[in-house]
Amino acid sequence: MSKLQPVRGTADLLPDVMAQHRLVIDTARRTTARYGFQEMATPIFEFSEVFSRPLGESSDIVTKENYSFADRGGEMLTLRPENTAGVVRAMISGGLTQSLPLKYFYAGPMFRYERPQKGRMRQFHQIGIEYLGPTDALADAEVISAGARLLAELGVLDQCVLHLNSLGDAASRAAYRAALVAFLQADESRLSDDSKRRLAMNPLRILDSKDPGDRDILQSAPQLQDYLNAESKAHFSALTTALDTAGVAWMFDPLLVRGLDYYCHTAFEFVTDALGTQGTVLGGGRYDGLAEMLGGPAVAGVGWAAGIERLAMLAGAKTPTAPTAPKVAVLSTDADADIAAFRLAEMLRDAGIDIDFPTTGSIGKKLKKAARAEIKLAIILGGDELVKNNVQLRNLADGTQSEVMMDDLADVVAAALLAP
RNA sequence: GCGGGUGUAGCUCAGUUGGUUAGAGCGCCAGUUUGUGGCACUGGAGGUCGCCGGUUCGAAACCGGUCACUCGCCCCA
Repeated sequence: MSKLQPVRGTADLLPDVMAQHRLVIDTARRTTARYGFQEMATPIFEFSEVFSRPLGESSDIVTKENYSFADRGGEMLTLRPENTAGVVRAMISGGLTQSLPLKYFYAGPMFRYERPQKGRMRQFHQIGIEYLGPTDALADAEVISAGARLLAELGVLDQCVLHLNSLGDAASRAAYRAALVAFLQADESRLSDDSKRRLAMNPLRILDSKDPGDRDILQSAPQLQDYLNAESKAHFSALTTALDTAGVAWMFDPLLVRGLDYYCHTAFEFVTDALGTQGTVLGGGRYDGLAEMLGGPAVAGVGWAAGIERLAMLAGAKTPTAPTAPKVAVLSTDADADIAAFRLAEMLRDAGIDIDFPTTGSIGKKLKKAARAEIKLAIILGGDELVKNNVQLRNLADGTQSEVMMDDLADVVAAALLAP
């Protein structure tokens, strides 16, 4: 902490960037509400076990990736690395399993203790939805459609490809996993060092290894879809039929996997190549096993999450952010008029008009700054105007100026703002 | 946790084989204009050259360490 700087992997959201985030969040709230998802929030930290229990063997995540600490009472807490576990925990602790199905939308900061890189901060922000209760493939279809609709609303859907895969149910996955491990063990010596480790820890992850040698071996590896039982095949085909009906374009991606045991059936990601290595813009899937792993009843669930920073980078480039700064400024010409100008600014704000009221500099400086801030109308008030009970109303776009009586001012300004 | 690249003014960057007061553009402040903006001109403020140590008569420059940023790997719930 030698210099005063933000904690590694965190960043300030100044108004320019904040406006982009607002756009993403507001669009997502509106779009998911069209599907009946309602906004809720969970705490940004939980007992560590909420996040560690569902993870099983993937020790890297717990020890390396979680932002965990002990509080003063000695409780181990973790800043939420994602929101699904928290939402499911809220469902269990709140007894909400009595009111299924639940459709939730959330937005907020998440934390992972990782080496920062493009689009991966230690504090980042996500939006997401969770659909709790239904096991039907049509629920998956609604969730995916809501994601596609959000991307379309943001104007970025055409830069994304929907990758879709089925992991099958627990029995199908166990059978495939055994077959894959057997196949890879035969060639273990040729695997990359990373994949040798994955073979013991999380073999499905080898499927999306970036190592060329691994990819070569995988050419003849057993295929996940060949191990799906009838029920799993039916779920997937019902989903793809629904997506086709809704006009949601998708691409079958047999290498798209989820390593954790509570995942099943649907896995999907909207991927772009416009953001470097971190190409997933919005991703999710079905997690029917999660609630039980957290110690609750067996409640199915399906959902997705999306990084606000990544969406803002994509959408911000093409969607001009709505300027929220005032378009009208009240400028006093000298100190004697300041208090009257302040009162005038308040009166106009009472009338519902956004007012900028600069307090420093000469009238020339105030006008200069107002012009630079893209103020449309300057209301100039000085000794002469106080005597005559009027103001100078100057249009900074065309340089025209007129006298307006104080009593008419609010109406005149409101009308002028409506003009183009 | 591992590897590559980069750290000079608020921002974008120059800075010669190591040489004395470290520069530019933009931005900021002020003046030309004591009640009227954009342009122009003039002036000004602002830098422990990321930090610590070493080599040297002399370091922004060379060496080591460290911190930060950045790109990638691991991981990605």
